[in-house]
Parts: sequence; C-alpha cells; structure tokens
Amino acid sequence: MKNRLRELREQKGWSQQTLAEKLDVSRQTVISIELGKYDPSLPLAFAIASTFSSRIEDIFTPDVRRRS
Amino acid sequence: MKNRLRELREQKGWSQQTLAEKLDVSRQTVISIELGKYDPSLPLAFAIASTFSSRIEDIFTPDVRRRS
DNA sequence: AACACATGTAAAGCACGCTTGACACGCGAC
DNA sequence: GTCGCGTGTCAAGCGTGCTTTACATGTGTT
Repeated sequence: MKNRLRELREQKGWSQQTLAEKLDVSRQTVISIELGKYDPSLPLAFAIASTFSSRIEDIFTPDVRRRS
Repeated sequence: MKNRLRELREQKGWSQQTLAEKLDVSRQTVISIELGKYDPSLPLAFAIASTFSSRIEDIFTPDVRRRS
C-alpha cells in the first residue's frame, strides 16, 4: 500500500506532531504510516482523507491484488 | 462504521461463501464485516470496492468523528 | 426422513494497528 | 555551546482484523 501522506502533510506545512493531533492518533502512528510500516485502519484512513479534503483512493493506492 | 456490503452482495446474488472466495478471505470475515462486528482493513476495503466496482466511500461510511 | 445449502455463533490463535515512553540525530536560533 | 524542534528508532503492551474448526438453525429438495 503506497500513500501520499508525507507529501500532503508537507504541502500543508504541518509537522508530524501537528498532523497526529488533528487525526487524534499518536505521532508514532503518523510516522509508521508515512514510512509504510503498516496501513492505517479504515476509520483512520477516512480521518486522513477528511483532513486533506480528499478521497481515500486519492491518498492510498493498494498493492497488486492476488486472486482475480 | 456502517456499510452496504450485504446489500451489494445480495444485488449480485452471491452467497457469503462466494464473496469470501472472491475477496480471498474467510467466510467468517465476510459475516463479521456485514454484521458490523468490526471494520475491514484498508487493503480489504479496497478489494471490496474493486469487487463491486465502487469507491470505498460509497460502500463504507465512518461514524461520527471526535476531534475536529 | 435425509440431504445440501445459506446463515449465524463461539472460541482459540496469530499478526497487525496503535499506544506510551525513552532515546538519538540534525538543524537553526539564542 | 545549548536549547527547542522535527524526525526516526526501539520495545512493551493492548485491542482488533482475520484465520480455522466446530456446531446450530432454517429452508428447500429429493
């Protein structure tokens, strides 16, 4: 799962801490998602999309699917 | 998190088992998500949206957000 | 009646999402 | 130099997403 979180955050000029507070999660969570260490939960993905006035599909792009 | 999974599955005339196979998850997972027992992971949400040729936002709707 | 099929519940186990706290490094301001 | 700030790493702990197996119930078919 790739994401544009860092790019969008920097566009806004927000620190990781600032974004974490807006999303109501810890700074670690922001770091881990930006670095691709794991994917956000669906509720958090909605919160992120909302924060950047975007759609989830415009911020996150899934990796190759297996089973057609 | 509300979702229209059952509605969409029934529109297609698919059993839970059939959908589970298309999504490459267990039948239990389909049941639990349909019944709202928990939310799907983001990758699974993408797979669901893809299966129904919809956007995540058109299938899942987040509950009330806390922190503005 | 016996069978297949669709749906639901329950429980145990593993991996992941998220938390907190501590520590390290680089950088610009004082 | 040292201070604050932004970023990153590590580790322990907890709840959730997902799995497998098993069992129960209803409905339709033979």
